[in-house]
Amino acid sequence: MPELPEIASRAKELNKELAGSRIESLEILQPRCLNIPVEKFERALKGARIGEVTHHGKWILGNTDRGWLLLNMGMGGEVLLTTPGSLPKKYRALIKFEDQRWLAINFWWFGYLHFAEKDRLSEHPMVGKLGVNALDISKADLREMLSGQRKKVKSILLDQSQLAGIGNAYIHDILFLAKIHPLRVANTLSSEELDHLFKSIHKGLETSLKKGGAFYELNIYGKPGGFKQEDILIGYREGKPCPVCGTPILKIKTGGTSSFICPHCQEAISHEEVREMKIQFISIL
DNA sequence: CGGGCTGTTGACTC
DNA sequence: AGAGTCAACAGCCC
Repeated sequence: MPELPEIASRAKELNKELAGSRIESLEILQPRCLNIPVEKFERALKGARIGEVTHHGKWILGNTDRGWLLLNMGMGGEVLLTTPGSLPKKYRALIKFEDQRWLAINFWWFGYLHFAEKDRLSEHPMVGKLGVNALDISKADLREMLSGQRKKVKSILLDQSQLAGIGNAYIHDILFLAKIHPLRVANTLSSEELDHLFKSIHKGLETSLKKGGAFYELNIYGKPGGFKQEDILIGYREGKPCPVCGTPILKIKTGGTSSFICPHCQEAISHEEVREMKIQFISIL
């Protein structure tokens, strides 16, 4: 699950290794992952020199003197810094650098390798619409974002156009840390809950970011991230006891995705809403 | 062996 | 408007 901790780690590694390097040629084995025809893509980036590699949400942004190289890892995959003699078994694209280092890119299901013109990044249909990075949003802006919407809190936090970088893996622990149920209506969150959520976003993402991302993704040198299975609090731990209260963790359906929650620590509706429902019920009588 | 599950994203429907 | 479904293309688990 390449989400912010993994993507930010990859961007940092790539920047360290490739800033200043020149692309000699490209080999695209899966043209469907591109946003433009292969020939055009190769022509655009052949000979380009990498400036800085950064990230925005789940997108890796390679700034070159010829335009932007944009990479989205989809549901997972590898970006490996290899040599012609040590290629992985499987890859969808190769970016070959002048110094005989090859970047081998693989998505295990789907992913994007896009190009954007130098001054046209904001016009890219996906990158251009991204919201602020999840670790960069201010407490006031997060508060405003959530208090203005009647959508479920989980769907807002996962909406990349509002907040970039959180995905369906880290969301479980973030909401658990905040003691907020994923299906809570955003504008019913109390001031305390919003504060708690702000802190929990940082805690949930930074714990993994500091360790170079999750164990199920490899860094560019082929080594797994240091955020281990046992570092996950409740995500993917159905039936196991909640680390706070011991209640068995529940796996529930939340729209198209699953969520893991502690049914005791994360209540589906707020006390406020329960009170309002009671008042309404009594008034009907 | 077949079906259901899984980290993303956006287009489409009601 | 918001929520659900599906489809891009693999691999694992039961």
